[in-house]
Amino acid sequence: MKLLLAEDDKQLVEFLRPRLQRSGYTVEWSNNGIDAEFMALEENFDGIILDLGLPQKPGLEVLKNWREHHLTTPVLILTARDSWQERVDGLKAGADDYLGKPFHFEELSARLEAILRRHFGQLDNSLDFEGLTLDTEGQTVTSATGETHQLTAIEFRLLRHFMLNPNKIISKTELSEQIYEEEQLKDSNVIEVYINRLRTLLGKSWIKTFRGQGYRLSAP
Amino acid sequence: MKLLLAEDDKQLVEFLRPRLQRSGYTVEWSNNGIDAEFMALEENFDGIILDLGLPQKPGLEVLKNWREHHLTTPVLILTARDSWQERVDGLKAGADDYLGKPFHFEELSARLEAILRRHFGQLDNSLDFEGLTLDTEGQTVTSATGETHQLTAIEFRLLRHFMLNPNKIISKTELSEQIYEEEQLKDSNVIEVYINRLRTLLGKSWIKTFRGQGYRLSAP
DNA sequence: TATCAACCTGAAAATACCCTGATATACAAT
DNA sequence: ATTGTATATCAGGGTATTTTCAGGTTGATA
Repeated sequence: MKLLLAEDDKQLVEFLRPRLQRSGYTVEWSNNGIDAEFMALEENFDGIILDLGLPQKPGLEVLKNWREHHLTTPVLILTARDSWQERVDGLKAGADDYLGKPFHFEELSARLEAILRRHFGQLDNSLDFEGLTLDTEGQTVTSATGETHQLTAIEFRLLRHFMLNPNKIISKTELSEQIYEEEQLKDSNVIEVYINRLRTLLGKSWIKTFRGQGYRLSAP
Repeated sequence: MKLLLAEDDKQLVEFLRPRLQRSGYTVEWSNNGIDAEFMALEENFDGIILDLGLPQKPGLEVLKNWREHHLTTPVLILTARDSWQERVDGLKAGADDYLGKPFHFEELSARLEAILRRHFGQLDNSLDFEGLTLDTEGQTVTSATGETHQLTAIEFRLLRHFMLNPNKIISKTELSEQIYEEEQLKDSNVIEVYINRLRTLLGKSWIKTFRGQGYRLSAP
């Protein structure tokens, strides 16, 4: 899950970023409206946190522009104060939810997860596929046989992406884009290594290799 | 599915090409208007992505010329920015859809598939023909008897082309063009070998040989 | 029915890609 | 600092896919 955090208050960014990462998100960051607008159109984010008070280009305009481009990524807007007007405008422009500053991280996290769940069709904090259950809060996976494993950050991100796209061949490029913030490393076999780890956790046959194409999660 | 990507921004090409290929397209590329115009008239593309800001010959003229030659291939144009005028001109000149830069690959993919579907009738996650079902996301084929087989990259491309053109005789040249970017099939019998392989997977009688002409997919 | 080109097919060879255990590095916690 | 855990790198062996090859089969034509 890759998030775009469009916020110019550096202190707030430094507060949010590590917490979001710990929650299992990959976080990219932009401190102005123009960059934010561009990045969201270029890259493949799963969710966006957008401060309406961004410099260079007002958040509202950025948001409108995204929606005109048919970008459906869920957007949570941060409004500077209890400006009722701003929130209404934001929702009209296509925001999925809003949050007034200041806020507690827990509240942001809850609202964010809510709009992400809504968008990806999840009802609760777990993803299920053919007997596999991924607890997205505790970052654990339970296999059909009942074994539960605690996942590391990268294992979790990988597996979640598989479980959000079951029975679909996913390329290594796509996987590494889900996991890393910056551009991908050319000749590295990290993905292969983690596929290997997931296989030892879940059992060999859940993830099938398609040479030259990618990997697919399917029933064993 | 063979696409022509007419775009001079090398970075964008390097971004798009692998993603398109991963989506199952064969991608040929041209970095200027003159070559693009020629290639589209010479070769048999299923779709064209045309940047209007090409060097040597403006994309709009290229497009007009194609349509005057009665080339009906679906064309998706890329406009440099939010130029309303350019888009209107593009559609007037015979484009099927437009997309303003920058854009999100998912959006391009969606629009591309939309215009291809409009043109070819069907193109979603599964192709069906007389009981055969090809899952284009998971790259599996299910025969009438219920057996499901996983396909390798080449098997998949071949079979998809057959299922997009059922009951039609397809020459070996055309088939190899679907598989390889540059066409060069001198003294090789790869196609024959893979036809053989498909027959063992589906059953002998699905693919019929027409000596000197090609092969045809039809009900057994 | 003889001939020849086109096609079929099993298997081996070539290749590209992947797996995996060992090791090194980064990072966090105590 | 020290320890422990997570992540990244590396290299060599392993394997599926793709290509080639060679001998057999088929069908059109005269």
